[in-house]
Amino acid sequence: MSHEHNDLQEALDTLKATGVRITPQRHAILEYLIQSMTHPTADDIYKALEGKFPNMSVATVYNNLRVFREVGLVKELTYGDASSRFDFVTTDHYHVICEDCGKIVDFHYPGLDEVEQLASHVTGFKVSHHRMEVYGTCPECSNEKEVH
Amino acid sequence: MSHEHNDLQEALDTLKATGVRITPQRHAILEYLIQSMTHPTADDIYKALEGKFPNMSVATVYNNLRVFREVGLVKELTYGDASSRFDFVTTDHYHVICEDCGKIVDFHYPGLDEVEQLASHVTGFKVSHHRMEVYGTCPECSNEKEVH
DNA sequence: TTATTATATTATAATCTCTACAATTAGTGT
DNA sequence: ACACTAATTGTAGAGATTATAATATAATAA
Repeated sequence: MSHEHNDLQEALDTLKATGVRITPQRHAILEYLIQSMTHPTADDIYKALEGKFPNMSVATVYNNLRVFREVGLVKELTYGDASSRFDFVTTDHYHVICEDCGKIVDFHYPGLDEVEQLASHVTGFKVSHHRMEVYGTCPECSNEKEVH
Repeated sequence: MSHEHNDLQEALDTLKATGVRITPQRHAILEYLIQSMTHPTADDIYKALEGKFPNMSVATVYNNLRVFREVGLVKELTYGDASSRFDFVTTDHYHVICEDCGKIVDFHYPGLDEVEQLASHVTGFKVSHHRMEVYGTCPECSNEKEVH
């Protein structure tokens, strides 16, 4: 059984267990998110599924991405004023973002529990989670720059 | 000489050195950012300076926050679809954000150079910087919850 | 100090992302 | 297949930010 199929099945099980109905649109959005390596925006997804669902509304995409986020299936990544990007949650990982072309690449790093503890201790907050991203220039864009 | 005055003078020097004109509006926005402990939104700043500059345009606030960001004087903090918040850059620090009331509190932590190095090594990116935030519930909101 | 010139400000319209709403359609358990 | 409830659709609208063009002003040099 392929990785994608596996992930999709688990995701559908999660939805069923949470009492969220499985519609063709939801199925397709999940499928697209799982096979996508590009951390798509809501609009990317909308456009990608236009062929299969000519009558689908953007609202449906947004609604379902919110549902998936609430159930913990996807993470919403927000960068500046541009559109949010959505990431199917498999294992915990962080992102490196190219400041020239916007490409997002995953990398793994042992959880920063220490930071959360320190923050909690210093500020008195009850900490729930954290977010971290690294910014820089991807190899391709670095080459571009050297050539010109 | 007070801390605030010091910071302001340095900021003005930076602008002069970069060839950015020092207008009354810019002066006021910087001043407000420096004395503010609240990480204001563009609109907060606009409203706060309404008294002093009845004719100032929102566009001016946005334009100048962008200029300040480009020069490295302020950092833009973005959270999903809500307004960006702006933070005068003094020393390096991170933020803890209350998920209930939105309050932002600073805390210090030794730079996560190690993460940047790992990310660079794994992905081949030239890393320029990173961003991290911790999320949770502030003491006040925690109390609120217990009472009810 | 004044004249010059590029830059900044203003006011407004427009754009872009996302959400609210009401009517219609369609899953799901019996 | 039925009934019940939730999901989808289409559209209008909110909120944040930016584009544009006309006007005003800071900085520089004469």
